[in-house]
Amino acid sequence: MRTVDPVKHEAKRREILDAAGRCFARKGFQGATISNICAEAKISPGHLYHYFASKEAIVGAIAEVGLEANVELLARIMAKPDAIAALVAEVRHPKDQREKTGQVLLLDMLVEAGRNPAMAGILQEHSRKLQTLLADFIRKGQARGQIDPGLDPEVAAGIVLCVGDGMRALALRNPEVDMGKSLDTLKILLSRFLTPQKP
Amino acid sequence: MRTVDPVKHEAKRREILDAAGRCFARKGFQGATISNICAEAKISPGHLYHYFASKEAIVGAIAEVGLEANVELLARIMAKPDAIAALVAEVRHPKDQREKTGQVLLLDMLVEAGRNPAMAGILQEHSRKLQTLLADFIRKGQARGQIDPGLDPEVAAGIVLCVGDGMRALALRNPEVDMGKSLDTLKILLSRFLTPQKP
Amino acid sequence: MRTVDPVKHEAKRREILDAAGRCFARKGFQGATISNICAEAKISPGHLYHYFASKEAIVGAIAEVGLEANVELLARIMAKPDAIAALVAEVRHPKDQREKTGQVLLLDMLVEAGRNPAMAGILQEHSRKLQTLLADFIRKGQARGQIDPGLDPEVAAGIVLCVGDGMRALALRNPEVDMGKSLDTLKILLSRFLTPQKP
Amino acid sequence: MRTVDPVKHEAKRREILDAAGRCFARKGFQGATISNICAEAKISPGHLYHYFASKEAIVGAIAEVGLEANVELLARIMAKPDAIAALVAEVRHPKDQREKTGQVLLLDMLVEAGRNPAMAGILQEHSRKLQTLLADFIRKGQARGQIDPGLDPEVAAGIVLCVGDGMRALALRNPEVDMGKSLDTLKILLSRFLTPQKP
DNA sequence: AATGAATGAGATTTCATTCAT
DNA sequence: TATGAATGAAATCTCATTCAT
Repeated sequence: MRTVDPVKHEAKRREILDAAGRCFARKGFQGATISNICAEAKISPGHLYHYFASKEAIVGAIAEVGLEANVELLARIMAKPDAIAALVAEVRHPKDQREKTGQVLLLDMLVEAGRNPAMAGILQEHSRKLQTLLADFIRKGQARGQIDPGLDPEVAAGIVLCVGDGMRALALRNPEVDMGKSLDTLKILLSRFLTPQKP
Repeated sequence: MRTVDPVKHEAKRREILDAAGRCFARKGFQGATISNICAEAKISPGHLYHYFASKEAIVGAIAEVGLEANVELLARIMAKPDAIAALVAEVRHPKDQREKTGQVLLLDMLVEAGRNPAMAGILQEHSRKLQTLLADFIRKGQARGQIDPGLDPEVAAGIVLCVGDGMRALALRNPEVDMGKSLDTLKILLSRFLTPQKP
Repeated sequence: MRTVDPVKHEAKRREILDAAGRCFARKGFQGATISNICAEAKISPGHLYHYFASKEAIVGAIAEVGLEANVELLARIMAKPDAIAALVAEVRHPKDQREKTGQVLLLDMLVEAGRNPAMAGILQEHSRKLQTLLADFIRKGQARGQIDPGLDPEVAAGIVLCVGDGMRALALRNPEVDMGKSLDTLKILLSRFLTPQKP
Repeated sequence: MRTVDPVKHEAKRREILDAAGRCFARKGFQGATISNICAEAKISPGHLYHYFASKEAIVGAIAEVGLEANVELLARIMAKPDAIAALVAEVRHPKDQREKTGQVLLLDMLVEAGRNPAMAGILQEHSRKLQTLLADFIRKGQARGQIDPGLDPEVAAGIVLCVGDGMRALALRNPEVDMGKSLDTLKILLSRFLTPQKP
C-alpha cells in the first residue's frame, strides 16, 4: 500500500503523454479516444486514470508540454545571430518529435482555446511568454538600429506570432504548395516588416 | 396535385443552415450536435434529415456557404481603390451574420480539413479562388508599379491569405489585445511586404 | 368532398400493392420501408395512408394476394392430367409476376407468421385451402388406384405442402445447385411417396 | 499484473450469446434489439460491445453456433443404426436448449441469408457440411444395397436437407397438426424415396 | 385525391469514466 | 501498480405515422 518510486511514476506519466501526443497528432484532441491512447501506451484504461484525472487533464498536459517546447525553441532561436532566418528555418524543419507534435496540434489548440477555458488559460500563458521573448528581441534590435523603432515591440511581437500560426494553414489550403518558396517569401515579409524604414 | 413550392424547401434549408451555423460557431463542428441544431432550428431530428442527408452534409454546406461568402467578400474588397486598407478594415468589422460565422469557424474548418477529406476538398477549392483573386490583384499592382515586381504573385497571395488566417489567433492568444493597434500594424506589415523596394 | 369512383380507388390500391410486392420481394417485409414503397408506387406517404391503414395492412394484403394466387395455381395444377409433373414444373418456372412474388416471399411469410398473429391467421387460412385441394387430389388418386391408399390424405397433403416450402431453401443453402436435377429428384421423391406399394 | 482469465471472457460471451439466442428465438433477428439482448443478459449496452463488435457479429455467432450444432447432431444421427428413424425422431424431440434455438431460428436464417451475404456465407458453409454427411450416408447405403443406387447422392442429400427445412413449416401452416402422425408419414416418405426400387 | 412537411420514439453504437479484484 | 469488466449518457440516424394545405 505504500507509495512507490515517484520517479517511476513520473516516467510512466511521460510515456502516456507521449502516446497521447501521437494519438492527438493523428486524430486531433476530439478525435482521439481514451481507448486509442491506452492502446498506444499499452496500458489499461483503469490504469491511465491512475495517472491522469480525465481526458481533459491529458489534453492540458499535452498542450502545456507542446507549448512549453515552443517557448524553449523560440528562446533558443532568439539567441541566434540571424534570428529571423533561424525562425523561418525552424518552421521549415521541425527538429524533434515533441516539437513536431506541437506544430501539428497548434491549430487544434487554438480552436480548443476558443471554447475551453482551461485550454484558453494555458494558451494565453504561453503566448505571453512567447510574445515577451519576441518583444525583447525586437527591442534589442531597435536599440541596435536593426529594427524599425517605429514599431510597438509588444504589438509587433503579437503580429509575428500570429503570422507564424497562419503558416500552418499553408499546406491545408493548398497541399501542393511549394513550401520552400513560400518560406523564402515569408522571410522577405518578416524582414521588410521589421527593417528600419529609410527616410 | 401540384408539387409544393421548392422555394419553401430552399427557405427551410437555409433556416436550418443558419441554425446550424449558430451552433457550430458556438460549439464547433464536432461539439455541436444534431440535437443542438434541431433545438436551435425548432424542428425534430427526423425532419432535419428531410433536408440534409447527414451531419457531414450540413457541415459541408456550412463550410461551402461560409467560404463562398469569403470569396465574394474578397472580390468586393479587391475592387476597391485602397484594397489593403479595405482588407484590414474588413478583418476589423465583419459586416453581416454569415460573414461573421465564416470568420469564427475558419480555424475550425482548417483543423477539420486536416482530417476530413470532404472538408479538405471544399477548403482547397475555395482557397484556389481566393488565391487567384489576390494574385490577380498583385499582378495588376505590379503592372502599375505599386507592388514589388520581384514577388511571385501566386506565392505572395498564398502567404497573404495565411497571414489573414493567423490573425484569427490574435484574440485567442491574448484576449486583451488592442485590436485597433494590431490591425494598424498588420496594415503596415502588408504594405511593406508588397511595396516596391527602393534601390 | 364527395367520394369519387370506387373503381379508381381499387385500381390505385392494386398499383400500390404491386409496388409494395416488388419492394418486399427485394428487401423482405421488415427491410422494405414505407418510403421505398411510396417511391416505387410514385405516391406520397400521406397518400399511401389513404389506401392502407398501416404497413401491417399492406403486408397482410400482399400475403393475402400472394397466397390466394398460390391457391388458384394449385387448383389449376390439380386439374391437370399429370398433376405431380405439373406441380414440379411450376416450381421450376413460375409464370407471372404475382406468383413469383408469392414464391420469393413465402419463407418471409412463414417467419412472420411465427411472431405476428395476423400473418399467422392468413397463412393458416390459405394453408387449409391448399391442404384441402391436395387432400382431395390424393383421395381421388386413391380411388383410382393411382395413389397408395394407406396414406392419410390430410396428413400426406400437409407433408407435400411443406416439402414444397422446403424447396425454397435449395438455392439459399447452395446457390450453385443444379435446379434441374434437384427438381427431377423431387419428382421422384413425390412419385415414390404417393405410388401404391407393391405387396 | 497478469491478464485475467480469458476463460471468463469466453464464458461471458457465451452468456450473452445465450441471451441473444433467446431474444432472437422470441422476436427474430431483425425484431430483437440490442436493448432486448442487454436486458436479457443483464448488462449495459456499452458492455455488450466489449464482447461483440456489432449486432451483426452477434447474429453471425448465433447462426454459427446453431448451425454447427446441427452439423454435430446430424453426424451423431448418421452414425446410428437406423439413421432415418433417428433423424425423424430428432425432428420430433429436440434435446437441448441450443438445438431448440437452432430449430426455431432456422427459417429466420434462411430468410436472412436471402438478403445478408454474411449470413448467406455461414449458411452455405454449414449446408455443405450437412450435405456431405448425408451424401456419405447415402453412398454407404447404396454400397450395402440399402439405398437406391439410381439416386445421385449429392442431389438426394440436398433434397433431404430441404425436406427437413420444410418440416419447420408444418406447425406454422397448421398449429393443430398432429405432429406424431406427420412425422410417421415423413418417415415413410424418406424410406420410399431412398429404398432401392424393385424391377 | 394528393402532397410533402413534420413528428417522436427508438435503434445501433461510442466513449469517458468507475469498479472490483 | 495494474487489469479489464462494467456503466450509462449521449450521438447519429431511421421510420411508421400524422398534419396542414
